Amino acid sequence: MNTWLMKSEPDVYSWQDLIDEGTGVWDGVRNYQARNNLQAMQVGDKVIFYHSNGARAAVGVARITKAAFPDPTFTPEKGKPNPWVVVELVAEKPFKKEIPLATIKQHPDLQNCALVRQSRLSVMPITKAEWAIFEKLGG
DNA sequence: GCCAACGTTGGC
DNA sequence: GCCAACGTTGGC
Repeated sequence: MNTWLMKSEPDVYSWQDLIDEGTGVWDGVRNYQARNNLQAMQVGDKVIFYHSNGARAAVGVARITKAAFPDPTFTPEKGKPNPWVVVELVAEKPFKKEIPLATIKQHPDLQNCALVRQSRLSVMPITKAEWAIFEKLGG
């Protein structure tokens, strides 16, 4: 089981949207590094759901229910393969306390976290040690 | 609204 | 293959 963190603009697709939908499809990723991370995900992997922009906080934990398959929202040019993929996931549990970005940035053991180091990446791996810290901070 | 970081594109 | 120009993301 691997652990990940995914970012979404809450105005576009929020934690609440995922809860309302039941099963969410994580589409629209157009960055190769993020795509590679999506492709590495397996059913049962855990994902921290993070709100970017105005909210800027980790809000809950989701679980992958379907591994990567081609992104239906992207139409490749004729004869070319579709390079982009999506995964499916469900909300598992909200954090009791949202974890603001400021808290994450200030935690000494999260300085190497991809969220801090590579702020533009939208899908990133999280180490087991980092995961445990998020769980603790989230209550 | 501004700006830094960084990915992509296109000219050479 | 290099690099300038440009676009996008996301924090502040």
